[in-house]
Amino acid sequence: MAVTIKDVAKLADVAPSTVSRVIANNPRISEKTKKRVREAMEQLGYHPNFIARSLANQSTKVIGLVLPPSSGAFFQNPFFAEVMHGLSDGVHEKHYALQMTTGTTEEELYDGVVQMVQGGRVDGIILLYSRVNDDILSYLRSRCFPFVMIGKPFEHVEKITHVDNDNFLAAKEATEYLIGLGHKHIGFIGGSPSLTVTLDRLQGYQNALREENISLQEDYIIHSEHFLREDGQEAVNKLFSTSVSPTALIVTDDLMALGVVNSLTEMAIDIPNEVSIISFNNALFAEMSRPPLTSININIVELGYQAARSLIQILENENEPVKRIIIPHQLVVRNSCAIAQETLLKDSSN
Amino acid sequence: MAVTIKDVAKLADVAPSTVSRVIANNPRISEKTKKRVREAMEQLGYHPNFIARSLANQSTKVIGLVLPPSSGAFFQNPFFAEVMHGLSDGVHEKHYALQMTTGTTEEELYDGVVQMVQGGRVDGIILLYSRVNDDILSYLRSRCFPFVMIGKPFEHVEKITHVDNDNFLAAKEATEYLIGLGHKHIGFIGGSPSLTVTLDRLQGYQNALREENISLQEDYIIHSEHFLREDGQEAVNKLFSTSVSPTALIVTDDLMALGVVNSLTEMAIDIPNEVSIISFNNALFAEMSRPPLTSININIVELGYQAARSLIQILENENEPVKRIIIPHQLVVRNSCAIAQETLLKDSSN
DNA sequence: GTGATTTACTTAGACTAGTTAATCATTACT
DNA sequence: AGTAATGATTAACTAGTCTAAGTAAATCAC
Repeated sequence: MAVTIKDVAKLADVAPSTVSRVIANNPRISEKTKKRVREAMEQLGYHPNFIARSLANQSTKVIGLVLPPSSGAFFQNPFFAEVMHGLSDGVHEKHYALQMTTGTTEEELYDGVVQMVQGGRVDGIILLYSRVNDDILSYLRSRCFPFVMIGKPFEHVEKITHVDNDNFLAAKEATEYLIGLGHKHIGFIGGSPSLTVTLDRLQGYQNALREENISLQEDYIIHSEHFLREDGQEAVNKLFSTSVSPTALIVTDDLMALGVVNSLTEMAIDIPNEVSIISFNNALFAEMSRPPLTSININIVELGYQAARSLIQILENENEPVKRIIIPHQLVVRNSCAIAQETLLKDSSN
Repeated sequence: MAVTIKDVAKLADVAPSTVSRVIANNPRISEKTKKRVREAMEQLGYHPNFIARSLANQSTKVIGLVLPPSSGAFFQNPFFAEVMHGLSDGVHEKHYALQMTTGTTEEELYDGVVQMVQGGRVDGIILLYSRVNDDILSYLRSRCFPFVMIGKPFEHVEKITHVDNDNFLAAKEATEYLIGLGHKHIGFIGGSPSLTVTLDRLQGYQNALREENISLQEDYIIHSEHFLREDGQEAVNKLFSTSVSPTALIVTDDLMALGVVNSLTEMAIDIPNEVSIISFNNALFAEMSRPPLTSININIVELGYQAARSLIQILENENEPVKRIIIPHQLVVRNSCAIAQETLLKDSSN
């Protein structure tokens, strides 16, 4: 068995509780005793047992991570690596650890969270997604368990601390950008409509169209379950079998956009001359795609970093107010968007 | 405070120890009592406290992850997401959790591991890298703490359970492939020479050249610290300032290869006609690069999965023998390699 | 100079929430 | 009645924290 506080106490000839106080650097212990105890700790190579400490303190210094339901797909998206980067930085700064549980089914996932929470494994939780009617969210709220969410809560926005982008605005700007290029037939390819990101971006898109008096067409809106390349391909098949094909597309994820580009290229549809594409996340391969994708950088690393920080603030201060942190986004213009052909034709006829 | 075992005991009118036995499904408790206790548990919404359990059992059901020293760069490489995917699957199967600590400096990292180990936070550790003279490795070995390594240990290969590819063979095959295309001037761009992956692949490369009686040129070998795109660009600058530029390159990571492709394209050097490139890992963007990269798929997800499984085996069976698990690799041919021009010239002169 | 009070440390022991070896109380069967 | 089998309990143990209490020294009053 490892060295315990009692061994140290014996060697330093003090009570275990004194050793505990020395560890906590309690001012009520004299410097002389502290020194003696520290020497004993050094000599024995003592390291406090975190588990025992957690039990006594009712605090583990561990933060739990809840991945979205279909985590298999989630791992494949660069979003995962980037949030993890930010989370890791934020958590590490304050000497917390990160813990992950995944589940294959919804139920497993839920049970995993209950285990984490009721089992006292973690002090707080970060939800890496936001969707409608989420049981896990309801559970955390009902238990008043500290958590923060990455994304905008579907309900109770003002009661849940969350870190998000202004996805409505981002999508609106993207759409306006396309409209500015003369596009009137703009399609929207989004992820699952149960995710709030998707809904926000969809609304931003619709709002921009409405403001410019462009009629909304139901069949220009496609939703795919995951954010994968295959989803993009599938979406294209649906979109380009409509009567009037769109001349521009908003795709809510680079990975999906990649699939879209692939499919269009196979169909010998030229990007950007026949179809313009604008996507979200600005992952590395937005730059690498042929053509390079115009994409909206949502600063994913920062999203993670701020989420970690705000959760820790909640944990360390009972009365921390509910916060909403909006991470800025930027449109990164590359070569996947061009002036609409109709506009060109019109102009040249003048 | 949450519901404890005592509350359940009181309600079911038994001793706390009986409840504990019911949880463990001990056969010495009658079915009648078990049922009564389970009902009480249900009624109170009882969930055992994992921390208290961990303390009593001296086991946490948590596996620690040690990222390589410069984790900032590591997060950016798709390797990270893929191993995590595999690890997560493997760990989840056996109801373990994953815990991560990172450090900014070497010392912080080391301290983090000591905390994990001596603090009893984790039952075992997975090292996501392998390098020469690693203090963390020595520490784990000296404490006889259960761990497995992803990659080949630099020393004591037969004493450390590890999951790896046959990197020597993979690099050798890659080199032979290039030689088969008529290349005689083949450069090697690798990551840090303190990593065993790099060393193994370098040896495979050198071995192939030697067997074909092609002289080894020191200045055809470049090492970069991280596996990043910038590193690839830097490497190209060095390589193509030599007297005779190579006509083919082995690059030990897709991300670096990407940088190489970028630089060469900027220098108006044609790939594959002027320079052939073969890279490792077969990340998504190997496929997306212009031209698509011929790459060696090392099955990273499987690497993680097997590492998780073998660690858990060690944890659950004291006498589990040391294992070496080799994950197969495949050469994925795309369009970044062509027949050497010298060969073409020779052929046409016939 | 002596007793009272204050101050500065230190400690015993209860507590965190479980597990488990050893023990005890029943009942059942020779 | 004696013994074995079964089922449940007592109490010690995991490694810490922390409150309340204790002690010794220092300060103060007279």
